Amino acid sequence: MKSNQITIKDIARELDISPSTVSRALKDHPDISPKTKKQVRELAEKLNYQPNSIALSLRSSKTNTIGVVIPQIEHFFFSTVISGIEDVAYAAGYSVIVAQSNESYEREVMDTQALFNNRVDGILVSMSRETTDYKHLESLHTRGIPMVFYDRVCDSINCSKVVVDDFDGSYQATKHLIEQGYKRIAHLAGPYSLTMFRQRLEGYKKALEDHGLPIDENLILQENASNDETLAKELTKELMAMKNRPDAIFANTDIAALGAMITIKEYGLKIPGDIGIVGFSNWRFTALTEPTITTVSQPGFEMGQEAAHLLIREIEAKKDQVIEPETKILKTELVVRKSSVLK
Amino acid sequence: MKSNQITIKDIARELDISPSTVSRALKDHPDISPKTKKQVRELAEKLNYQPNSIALSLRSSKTNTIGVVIPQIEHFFFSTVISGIEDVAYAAGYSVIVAQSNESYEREVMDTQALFNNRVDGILVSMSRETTDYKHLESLHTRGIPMVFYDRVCDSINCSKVVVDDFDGSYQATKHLIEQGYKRIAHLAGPYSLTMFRQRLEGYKKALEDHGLPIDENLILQENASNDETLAKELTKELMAMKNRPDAIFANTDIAALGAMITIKEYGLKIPGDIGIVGFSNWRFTALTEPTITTVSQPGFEMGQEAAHLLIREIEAKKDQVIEPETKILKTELVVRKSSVLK
DNA sequence: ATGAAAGCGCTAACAG
DNA sequence: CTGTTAGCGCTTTCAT
Repeated sequence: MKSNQITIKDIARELDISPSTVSRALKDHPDISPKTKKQVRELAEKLNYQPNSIALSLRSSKTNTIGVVIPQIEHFFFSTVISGIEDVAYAAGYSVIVAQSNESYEREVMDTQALFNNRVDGILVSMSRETTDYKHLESLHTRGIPMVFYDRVCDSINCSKVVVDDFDGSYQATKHLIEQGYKRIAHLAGPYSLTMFRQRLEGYKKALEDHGLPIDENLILQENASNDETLAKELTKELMAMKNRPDAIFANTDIAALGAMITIKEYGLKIPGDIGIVGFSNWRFTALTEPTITTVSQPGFEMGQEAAHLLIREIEAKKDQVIEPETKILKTELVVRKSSVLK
Repeated sequence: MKSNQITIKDIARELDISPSTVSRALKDHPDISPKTKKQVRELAEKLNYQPNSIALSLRSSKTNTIGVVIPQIEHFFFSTVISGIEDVAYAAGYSVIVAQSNESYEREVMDTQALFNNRVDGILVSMSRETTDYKHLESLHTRGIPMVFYDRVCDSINCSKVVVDDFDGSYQATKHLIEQGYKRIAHLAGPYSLTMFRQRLEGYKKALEDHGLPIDENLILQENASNDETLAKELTKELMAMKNRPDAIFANTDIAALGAMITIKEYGLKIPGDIGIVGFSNWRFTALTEPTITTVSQPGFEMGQEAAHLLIREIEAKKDQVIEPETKILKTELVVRKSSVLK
């Protein structure tokens, strides 16, 4: 098929020297005479010789490819992460293979396996919302595949991780609501199987505590494994139907924030004012014209860069060298629009 | 490094047969005795043998990988396309390598070259906004690399393409504005080097014509190669500053629509009503609470699926078989929110 | 029904 | 300084 590709042999034949000499000349090996080097380089240039990366991979058992398992590409945050990964990987000479789990555990297992079979040099993982069993990841890690988690990390595996400071972000967001005068703040939680969601709950609780507000477990609703607008709307309705209804909502995802916002407007309530909303997310909410929602913005691009960097560092470490797992914690940014500061 | 991976040789040694027999047994070759097959399969299973895909690639000069050149992953539309590509590719046993041009011509050239060097079996391309020279793509196509364009296609290369019916979408959107009573509709155009933007302009003009409205070239502003909010805002200001200012805006991108919307609100004008806006885009505008903008929604996921399908069909065609290039035209959907229908 | 050998493209030890 | 040889893991004639 692509048999028309120039190989080292072609150059050797043309110049009537051996393939090894060509190979050496091309890598500027000191043994080769300047004259030969020049000839080889010029011919290679002329024929537009491109080394066959597959042959290289087979020999070196290195593919210069990193695999990325991502829950949902369409999510603005995650696409931003990919962008960051690409940025660093590309600069370091690596290709990026993307596998999307679509928040499905089963799919995640298949993806990691497929990436491994594709002989990626290392793997970047953010777990699906469904994942509670870590065998598929543990087995890869045990086999020595360089692995770095980002955002949705697995606590029980001892490798490098890049996370957002969820506790702090959640604390700041809650504090912001309190400072705006809200007193009964509901929390639309995510699945507790993911550390980040537990930490956000903790940050929320701590902020209430520090400001002398009670923690009302009735105001803490979980949206479980799913992440859909409909559910968020239902939960919001539940909250609005309470006798002593909340005056603010802390949403753990953009979808949840959106669902809450829509529902509350249907009740004819004003945001902010009647109800305050903080959304832990970072899609384009921040750019909206009606910036009723304060957003905890997550540094996706930096997260991708950092994760790729840690992974490549590990991949390229000498065999005998021990790399200490490292956990990077990135700060969030609270994006407050002027119009949302009032009550 | 990964020398602990089981190979065919290991199985052969263990069973005291030759590697070729193992290979054949694994592929259920009719020559091999049932007994041997059983032994081999069981041992392979037990040792968790996984064929080395690189060795396979080297032999077959097929990588089962497709390369995707995409302008901007973060853009909702494009991330949706990737999702569609992944969906089909994965099901057909292909991996997906993503390269992001970031709307840069230079980067696009490097990306296509890098993908080619990575020996992808085929390539899916959507051109950057900057691209006006097609040599890098033509050369790949000439060399016989299966190639399919999606969304931002290159007219001068004769291969399969998947596009949105931009003319029709634009026509419908403009018609919609006209039917709402708007009469002076501005057009924020994209770079005419990309066919889609030219077609959208045509659709817009045709709709005006069909409804007996004049085409005012002063109302057609181009935002050139860039796609930033600031520029869109400036152009909108220009429009608003006109003595005989437009009463509606047709924006070619989400960013442009957003910029226009913000600017117009700054002027204290109501949308819709004072000014109507139609955005040719499909990010989450459609989900907003204040759905002032009518959106021409593009079928990203289907586009990805379709493109991947066409490409894989071509990749897997027999060497002698001639595949006729095919162009798929997907329909857009006009998403009209109730509140935007009034004037 | 099975094995031996060659080769995909490249590199690196080992000879000169 | 350069060539010969072997081998990465796999498949596939060609023998037997």
